[in-house]
Amino acid sequence: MSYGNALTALADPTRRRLYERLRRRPHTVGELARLARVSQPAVSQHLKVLSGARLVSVRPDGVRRYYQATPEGLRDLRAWLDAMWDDVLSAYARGTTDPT
Amino acid sequence: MSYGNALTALADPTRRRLYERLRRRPHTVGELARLARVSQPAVSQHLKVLSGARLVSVRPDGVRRYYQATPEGLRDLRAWLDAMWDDVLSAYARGTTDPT
DNA sequence: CAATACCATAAGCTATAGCTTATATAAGTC
DNA sequence: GACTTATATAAGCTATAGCTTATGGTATTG
Repeated sequence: MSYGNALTALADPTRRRLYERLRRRPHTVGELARLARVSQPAVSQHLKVLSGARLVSVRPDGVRRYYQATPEGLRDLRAWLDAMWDDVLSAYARGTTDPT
Repeated sequence: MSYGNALTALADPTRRRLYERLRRRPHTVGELARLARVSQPAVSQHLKVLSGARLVSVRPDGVRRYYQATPEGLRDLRAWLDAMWDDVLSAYARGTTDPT
């Protein structure tokens, strides 16, 4: 129901890069900030958006916070995309079918 | 390779609404403009973005232009999403697996 | 060919997304 | 308990995305 948030979250290139990192293993904010070309606060802000879209989750460990990609948000987005795909394909096939 | 454009295109709510209309059957710009809550130029601008992401195609018919959703852009986006999904799922499973 | 209908483009406005620096909070370290 | 490390939040700046009105170009119609 909230694939909109996921789309918004993944539309930004910087945020997408962060997410693509988190898809394989958890990272701390510091790690991400060092790898990214933006400041630590910027990373935190991006993580907040990703979190709001339920694309990532946090696991606190002392003073660190391990962020990781989570299936929740992605599932909704995929469901929506699949539905779109079916509709587009059938409509497109209908449109290009040679009605001989 | 250009799923980024598709994500950007679909992130905007107005544009997404237009696209969701075009997923089933072709519409002229005028039809879309009447249905949408924005002006005709706004619709044209959105269609341009969707077209740039190869999410829609045009078929001119006299003075009208029939826009329709096309599989091209959506295919790339789906491919990317599927790859993400696999990675996220396996990493997530690894992370939540009870290592007893 | 004058008038009309359809669409795209131009130009300008405004809200805001994404960035920065500065600072607050909390946890580990000596 | 001072000091450092890790992160979030606040505040402010700037570029731009999305909207508008105005207009240009191109078919269609009488």
